[in-house]
Amino acid sequence: MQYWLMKSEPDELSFDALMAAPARTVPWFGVRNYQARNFMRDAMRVGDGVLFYHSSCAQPGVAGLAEVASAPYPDHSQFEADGKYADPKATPEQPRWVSVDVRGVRRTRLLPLAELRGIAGLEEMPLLQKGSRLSITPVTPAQWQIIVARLEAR
DNA sequence: GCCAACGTTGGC
DNA sequence: GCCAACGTTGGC
Repeated sequence: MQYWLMKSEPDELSFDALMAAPARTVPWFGVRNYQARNFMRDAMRVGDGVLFYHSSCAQPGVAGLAEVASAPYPDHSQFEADGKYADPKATPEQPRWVSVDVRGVRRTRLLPLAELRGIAGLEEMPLLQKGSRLSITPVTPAQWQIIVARLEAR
């Protein structure tokens, strides 16, 4: 069992929108960074815990808990020729990008980025490193426990 | 809107 | 293979 932090722009997909989706599950498409892709392709397992993070918005922070709900599969959006995620170099025979399904588990209070920065034990989180932009990053079990404990404390 | 940081592209 | 230019991310 591993843990992850996955960023979503709430204008695209908020945590509430995830919980409102059929089976509280959506395909995670549009990742166009190789490191993030490789995490999905090589390391994620069904049942892994996910911190659902709202980025590029007024209140960036962790908005809920989710889980990985499928094995990796080709990201359909890479083949949609007129879509914003189209990749002309990808073919169904040789896909470049993958998706996994993500299922919402439970909404939490919004745990703001500024608060995360102040919590002891989270200093090593990639999210908090200067210049870090990766949309999918691993979370250690210790970091996960600290964050979940903090969410339950108030 | 600004801008620092980063990843990708493409000429050489 | 180098590296400058460019585009994107994402907090503020």
